[in-house]
Amino acid sequence: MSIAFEAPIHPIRIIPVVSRAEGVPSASAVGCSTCSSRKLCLPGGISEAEIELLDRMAIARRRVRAGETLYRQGDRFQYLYAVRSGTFKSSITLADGREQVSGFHMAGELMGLDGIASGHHASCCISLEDTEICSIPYGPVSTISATSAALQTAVTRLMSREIVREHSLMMLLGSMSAEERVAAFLLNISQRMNARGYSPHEFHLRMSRAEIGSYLGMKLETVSRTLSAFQQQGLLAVDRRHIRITNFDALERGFGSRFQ
Amino acid sequence: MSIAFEAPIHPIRIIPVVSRAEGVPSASAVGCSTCSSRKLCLPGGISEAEIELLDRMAIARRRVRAGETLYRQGDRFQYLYAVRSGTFKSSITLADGREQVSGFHMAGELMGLDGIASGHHASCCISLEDTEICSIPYGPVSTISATSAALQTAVTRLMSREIVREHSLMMLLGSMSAEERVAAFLLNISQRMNARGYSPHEFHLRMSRAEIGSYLGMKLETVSRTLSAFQQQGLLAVDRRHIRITNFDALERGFGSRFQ
DNA sequence: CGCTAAGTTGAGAGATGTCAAATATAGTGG
DNA sequence: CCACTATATTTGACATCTCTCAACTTAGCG
Repeated sequence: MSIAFEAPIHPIRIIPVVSRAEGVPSASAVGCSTCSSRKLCLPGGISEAEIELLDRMAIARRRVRAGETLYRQGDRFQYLYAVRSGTFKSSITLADGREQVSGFHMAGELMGLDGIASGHHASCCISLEDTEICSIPYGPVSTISATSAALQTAVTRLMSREIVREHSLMMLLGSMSAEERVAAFLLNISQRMNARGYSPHEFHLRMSRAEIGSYLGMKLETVSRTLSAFQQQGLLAVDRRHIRITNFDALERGFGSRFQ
Repeated sequence: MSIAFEAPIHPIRIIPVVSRAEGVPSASAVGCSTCSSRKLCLPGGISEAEIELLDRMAIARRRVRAGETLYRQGDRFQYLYAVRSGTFKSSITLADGREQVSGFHMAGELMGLDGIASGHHASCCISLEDTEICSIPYGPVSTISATSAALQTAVTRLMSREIVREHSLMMLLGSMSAEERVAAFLLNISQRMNARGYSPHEFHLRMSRAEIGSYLGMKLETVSRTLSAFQQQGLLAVDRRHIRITNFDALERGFGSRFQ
């Protein structure tokens, strides 16, 4: 890893990064056992009894405002973060300033796993709207999971899932056309909205065309053109960031069942 | 993940896949404590005392012939595999048959981590030459790491490192030009050869142009052209798969310090 | 009501892909 | 040992896709 940690950060968001969001508990402690994202999050697949182990850790819930930075590339790794509500993006910046979005994160998803390897975060994480997160101190997680097989399994499985997710993205970036990428992206968002109880047919994107493009390895103009083309083909109704999938089957048949 | 597990596999290698290499111990049990790849592999950073825990597991060493398949996409996940000698490639295949190489693996590197999430391998792994591997039964690993914090840390760290590695590859696929990709690839191989005690300036590639191209998200012709261009610029001496880096600094200055 | 940023659209440029041919290499069988 | 075949690699010419640059529209905000 010779990606420079001191690389200049070029936030795409308008909102100026006023203050770094510290991982320090500043809000009330929370109970995983009563959390609505429980099934999607770290406690997924863990028994009620074992979830109490998590409840006893100093997991803090905190609001993060739109555009705020949760952690930067190179920051010391201390916390894992779980999204309670809202959307985040994580990105990597090269020495020359080029930035690439490496993921978007929704409720229940864990962020910061890439920091475990070296003790420093390998990516940067910024909220795309007003959000709520849980800061999970990693020290206790690794200590407790030494005695709780279930918790250990949960962490390991989440990491493995992250590896698989990145495989899919590599596939997308390495061998798919612009149309396929955009379709795969929309179907992926749709599926994740669905998993969270929202409509899979109609949703509001939290990210700009530039951020989508960065994630998909293409320019914002190409994203825009592709969305317009899909609309003309009757697959979508696009109104700025509001997307309605009008022909789900066609979108899937044409480009789907290939990613995630 | 709707990547079809039953997808037809299109091996690039000449050598017909005679028999599936089973993860079952068929060779002598090995001691991690005496292994020369120890520092790079799973035991890395673990104390001598703890390595004995690994030695007590039924880790089997076995030869794998060139072109043999270690596991396929969709196979049940039972073993992690460590490369003892030689080179492997792993790849993902889409429903329509498109294949993308997702990694090359050298001595000491762990393969199969993507199978933990679902209990089935999410990629396919094939040896590029006659090799030796260690099959590490995953059940015991997870059992023992419930009591050994050091082993648990080692596994977790290796997984996190894999996530970071894939981040780099995403960056490469998403925002780098063909020349940058090839340079980054060569520098990465060079660095890994160096870490294994080989010359970082001169090495033999075990993979075809097509496999390199698949890994880097470009066509084999483009790989070939790029190598020729580098040779003309005096950066490399290329003789088929034998590479000599004649101007390391220029290669790094021009394209390096950007990847891994 | 003007300002700013996001998004759309068009025209032309450039990078990489496609197709095809030539060369080189390794393995095979006579 | 040698011709033969299959494969890998290189190189050229051309096509195509995505990018670049630019103008314009729309929405949100003070």
